[in-house]
Parts: sequence; structure tokens; C-alpha cells
Amino acid sequence: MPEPRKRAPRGQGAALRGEVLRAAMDLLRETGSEESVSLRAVAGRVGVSVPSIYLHFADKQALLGAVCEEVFGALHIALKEASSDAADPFEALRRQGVAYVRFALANPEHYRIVMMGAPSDYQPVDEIASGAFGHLLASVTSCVGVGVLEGDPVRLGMQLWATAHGLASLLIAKPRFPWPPVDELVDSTMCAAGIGLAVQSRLPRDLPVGEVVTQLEALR
Amino acid sequence: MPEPRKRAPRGQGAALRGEVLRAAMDLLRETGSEESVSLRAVAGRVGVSVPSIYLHFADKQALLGAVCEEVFGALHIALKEASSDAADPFEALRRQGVAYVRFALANPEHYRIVMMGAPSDYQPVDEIASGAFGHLLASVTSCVGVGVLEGDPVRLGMQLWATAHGLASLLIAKPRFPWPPVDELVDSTMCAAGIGLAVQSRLPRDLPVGEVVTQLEALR
DNA sequence: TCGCTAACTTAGCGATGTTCACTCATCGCC
DNA sequence: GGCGATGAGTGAACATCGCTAAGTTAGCGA
Repeated sequence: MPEPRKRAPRGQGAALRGEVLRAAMDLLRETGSEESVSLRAVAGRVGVSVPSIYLHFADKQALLGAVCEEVFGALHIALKEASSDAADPFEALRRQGVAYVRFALANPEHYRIVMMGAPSDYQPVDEIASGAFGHLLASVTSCVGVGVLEGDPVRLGMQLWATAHGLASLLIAKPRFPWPPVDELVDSTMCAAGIGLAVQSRLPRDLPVGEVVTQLEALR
Repeated sequence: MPEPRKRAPRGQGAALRGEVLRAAMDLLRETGSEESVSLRAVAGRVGVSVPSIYLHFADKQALLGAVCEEVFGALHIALKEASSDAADPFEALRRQGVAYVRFALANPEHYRIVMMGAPSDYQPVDEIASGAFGHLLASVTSCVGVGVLEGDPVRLGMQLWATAHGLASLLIAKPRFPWPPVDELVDSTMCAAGIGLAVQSRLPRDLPVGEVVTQLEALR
């Protein structure tokens, strides 16, 4: 597969950036593993020499970061849609959880790089993560606004984020585990987490759960 | 630092295995990063040539797996203690969650390899993970036994595991995030998750959370 | 037509995991 | 005491990786 790429005209050097980015995206998606996206493979696919990549990306991490930034745009859209489709803020949270995990499973290697990688000094990756958290935070704040949840929205958001991320990352890292159907698992787990937080803040500190349960049984 | 290691006597070839394992453990803990544990560094520390490592470990992955297996022994102990110290099964769950995350934060690189790494064909790593899940599962089963939780223990365990793992892996992957104090965060999150699951199973399917909340307010 | 500079390449460095053929030292045995 | 077998451990090399310094080519403005 000879790729006789032609040198870009005078002012269009930046065109190569796009081609490299696309090649890296395709390669990451095809191989499904970060380590098999080598600069040589990317360069070869574009039809260019390896050092040319460095004209537009500081290093491999920056390239992968740019790829992830691109792909995570879809997550932003999905989270936005999820919350706008919902009837109330709590349902928005549930839907966002499902959308979040769906995205992670649809882009496992990107999710791994951004959310499960070693903490790096390459900040954009952290910013991508913060962006996702921001969406969740908005829904949590709405829940607090309408009185479903009580307390610090940031803290509540972290707790719910951890729940969604926990499911996503476990599903990605342990695919051989006998998981039940994903969507339903995520939806009910997010729902349970939300209920738990809602109930917890309304209970006396350290009330035995047994009492909660007996009172609930009475309501049945 | 010359390490003039002497050749092992006739039957004691396996002694090298222990030395390599220990060196790799120390190196991983000191450097705190998997990729800087190179076979050359390990061999150099032991005072042996690189190929000697292959006499006892199939490849680098196997060596790291063995290291993690060793270290995760401490998690087994911690989870066991956590549940035996607890007054009731539900508290056991909470304590196990805290112990789980504490272990992860104390051994972040090991936790990353076992729980956040690419799904590999090196099964021992999956078995280590399953072992941790097993402890949680036992406590969940107890909770079901005493009636605090209802439903399939495996499924409930997965949900709670995801919660604990979500916190642990987020704390490891995003250390710059402004997390609140960890122990309290984990304890209350695990508690909320447990409460949520307990409540959820006792509610009519898809009852609006608003109603739950108003009923709870009435109880206050 | 010439020169400047943007666009890109060639060649190579150091490091990594891994393999193969090899040496060397020790042990049991005559 | 010598000796052969065998287990313990090496040396040298391969392929690949990220990355860099120095060089080359091609097109536009003057």
C-alpha cells in the first residue's frame, strides 16, 4: 500500500497535522492498543517520515492526547443529549451514567488513556477528564436545586463519577468477568447510588441500616 | 554499588527467582512506575545478566504479575481483618471498601497493573482481581443473609466493587483533582451505595425518587 | 534567476523485551 | 583424583521503540 503523499504547498504545512491525527485515530481504533500505535506506524500510514510528526506534536503523548481530545468530543455531545432528553435531573444523572459507560466501552483504548493512564504531566488529558466531570456536576447541581440531593454538589458529583467510572473501567479492564447486560447494570447502579446519596443525607449520622430497612419494609 | 552475586549451588537454581522477584518489587515501589522497571534494571540490581531472568519468568509480564501476586497478599489480609472487625455485615462492607481503597493508594502501581492494565492473556492477574472480589462477595452474601440486601449477591457485589474500584482508580489516576479526605469519602460512598442498593430493591420499579425523598422527609 | 525559508528526510542514538548459542562450575561416579 | 553430565548463568545479537541533529528539497518573492 504505497502512500505517495505529496509535500504540502507553502502555507499548508499544518495540513500534515490533520493527516497524522487521523492516521493515529484510525490506528488506535483498529489495533485497539495504545502500544501498537507507534510513531513509525503512524508515519508509514500517512506516507511520511517519522520526524515529520514532531513538527506538529511535541511527542507521542501529545499525539495520543490530541487523538483522545478529538474522540472525547463525542462524549460531551452524548452527555449533553442524555441530560436534555431526561424528564427530571435525577433521570438525567442516570442517563448520563449510561451514556458515560457506553462511550467508554465504545472507545475503550481512548478511555484507558485518559482515565486509566499514569498521571502524567500532560495536562490536556486531565482537562478532558474534568470536562466529563463537569457535565455530571451540572446534573448533580440541578438535583440539589430541586431538593432530590442535599450537600456539596462537587462532592456528590465525585461520588457519582466514581460509580460510573468504576463500572466503565472494570468493564474495560476485566472483560472476561461474567458481567450482566451492561446498560441495565449501569442504569440501576447509578440509580442506586443516587438513591443512596439522597437517603444518606437525610438520615441521622450512622443510623444502623437495619432500621432504614425495617422502616422501608413498613412502607411496602 | 557492585553486587558480586555468586552462582547458586547445584540444586538451588530457584533461589535466583526469589532474588529477582524481590528486586523487581523494590524497584517498582521505589520508582513508582511500571515502565521504569526494566529487565536490565532488575538484572543489574540482582547482579546477574538479563537472560537469567527468563530462566524463572516467561516474560516481563509474568515477572510483574508475580510481584503483584505477592503484594496483593496484603490486600487479602486487610480485607479479611476489615470484615472480622466489623459488628455487622453491612459495616463489614463499608470497612472492606475503605481497606480496599487504602490498599490501592498504598500500592498504586501494583493496583494499576492488576486492575487498570490492558486485559492481557496472563490470567494470574485476573485471578488476583477475582480474589479481591471474592472477599467483597462474602460480605455481600452475609448482608443478603441477614436481610439488609436483597437480590443476587454476585450482582450486588459487582456494583459495590465498581464503587470501591471507581474511587480507588480515580484517586490513583487523577491525583491532582481536589479530592476531599479519602477515608471519609470512601466510607460514606460505600455506605451510600449499600443504602442505595438496599432501598432500591424494596421500591416499586421506577418509582420517582422524588416520592422516596418526600417519604423520607416525613420520617425526619 | 536567485536566495530564503517552509516542509520534509536521512541517519543515527540509546533503550527496551526477547532469543540463541554458548561457557563455566559443580556434583556424582569410577 | 579425574571425568563427564548437567544445571546455572552469559555474550552477543535482533527487532523495535521514542526521539534528535543535521541535512536536503522545493516553491515563492524579489
